[in-house]
Amino acid sequence: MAGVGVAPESRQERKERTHDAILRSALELSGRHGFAQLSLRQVARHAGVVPTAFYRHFDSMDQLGLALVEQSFATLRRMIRDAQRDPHVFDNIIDASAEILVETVKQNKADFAFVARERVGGSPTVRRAIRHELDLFVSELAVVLARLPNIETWSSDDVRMVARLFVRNMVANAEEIVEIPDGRTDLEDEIKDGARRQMRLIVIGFRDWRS
Amino acid sequence: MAGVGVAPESRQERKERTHDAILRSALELSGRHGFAQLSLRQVARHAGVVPTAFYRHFDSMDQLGLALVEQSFATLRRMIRDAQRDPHVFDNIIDASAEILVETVKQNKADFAFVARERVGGSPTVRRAIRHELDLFVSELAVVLARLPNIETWSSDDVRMVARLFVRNMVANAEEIVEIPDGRTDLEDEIKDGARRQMRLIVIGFRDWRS
DNA sequence: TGTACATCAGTGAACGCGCGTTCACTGATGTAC
DNA sequence: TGTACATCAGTGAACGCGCGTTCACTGATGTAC
Repeated sequence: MAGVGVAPESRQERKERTHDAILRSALELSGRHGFAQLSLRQVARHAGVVPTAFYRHFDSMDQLGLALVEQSFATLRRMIRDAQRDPHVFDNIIDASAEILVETVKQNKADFAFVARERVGGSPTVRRAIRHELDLFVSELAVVLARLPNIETWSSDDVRMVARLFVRNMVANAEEIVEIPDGRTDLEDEIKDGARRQMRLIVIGFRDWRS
Repeated sequence: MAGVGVAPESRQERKERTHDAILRSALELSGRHGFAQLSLRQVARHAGVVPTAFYRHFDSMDQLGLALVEQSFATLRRMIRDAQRDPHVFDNIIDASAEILVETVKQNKADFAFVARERVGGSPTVRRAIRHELDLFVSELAVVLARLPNIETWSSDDVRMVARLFVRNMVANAEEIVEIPDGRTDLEDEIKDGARRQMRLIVIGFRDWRS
């Protein structure tokens, strides 16, 4: 049997595998006590590599943090993109949004936990990167909102204000979903319902808004 | 001159002075990189005391963290109490609330920064204490809201939902005020105005809300 | 008021530990001929 | 295909450092008589 089924592995493939292992280890371990409390040695150990090998992949823990920010927001953007393709979204944008939010966060808890935590608790570098990404999100949502019936006539300042309100509230809801122990679908439904009602309340205000 | 103007100091007074110095040091230092990254030795050094003396006042950094949670929320409650006494509040509850929020946060940046950061980034113990305090806040606000004209008829679930929406948004605004560099009153006014408009938008929804 | 003893906030030396980073290295993979 | 050399991801020993915690201590304050 010797040699049967042995996958050949190029140097580059091996390097990528370690690189991924470091990213995955950092994401998993940061869920326990926060990325800022995580040591280079802990990450290396969990990735199955000696501490010094870490430097072949990242200059510092801060650089690793930035890579995780990028990865987590890629997940978030995929969520938004998929949501826009979902046919249910046209039927009832609010119910569908709440549903998608809860499902996506559930399936990518580690990513969302990382963003929620390091947004305020991380190193200045990581924190700034997350704020920047969230600002981009607000801008993108503002563009979408600006086309809605009641909102067409609003000032761009007002549109941005309401986009910020939505994004903030979604971040807060995501934080809560992340904290839910596995299997407590009752709590998930509660948050989903809360998110739905909060969105509806805000949307009701659209019709009669005057700046 | 010997002996002139020398304040006599009892053992208890001295102990209290050190106790306060430890609390103040921890609050100030946690503003730089977060309480969770703060070491017992750093706090002791800044308080002008040897590391072992720390144990005369707190069992662990976690206990010190809980003391800071308590202190910070005492500040927050004082803010609410003062706000309710302010005559302007009756004229225009929203404008007054926004004004009071910005002013109080400005004057107690360290406390608010601590709560904002450790709410998600702190040790499980500290995090749980902060969540609990914020939940109490939501409950208190719900009682106040339940008496407002349009809201009297709402289900208690709906009242709690909107209270949560307000508190979350205020926390998010407080986080942003904390980040403002000193002297940038233009940014303060921006946030104040944003907070005002967000509250107004939500309030508009009250009239036509149906659960 | 004076004396003798108790209390206890703060001291200082010592400990073992995990940390980030340096350095010279190894040995499998890749390349040139 | 075979050989000789280059590359480079990962190794392992070593370093100095700050950490939390222990322990026996000191000396000013407090108390009993």
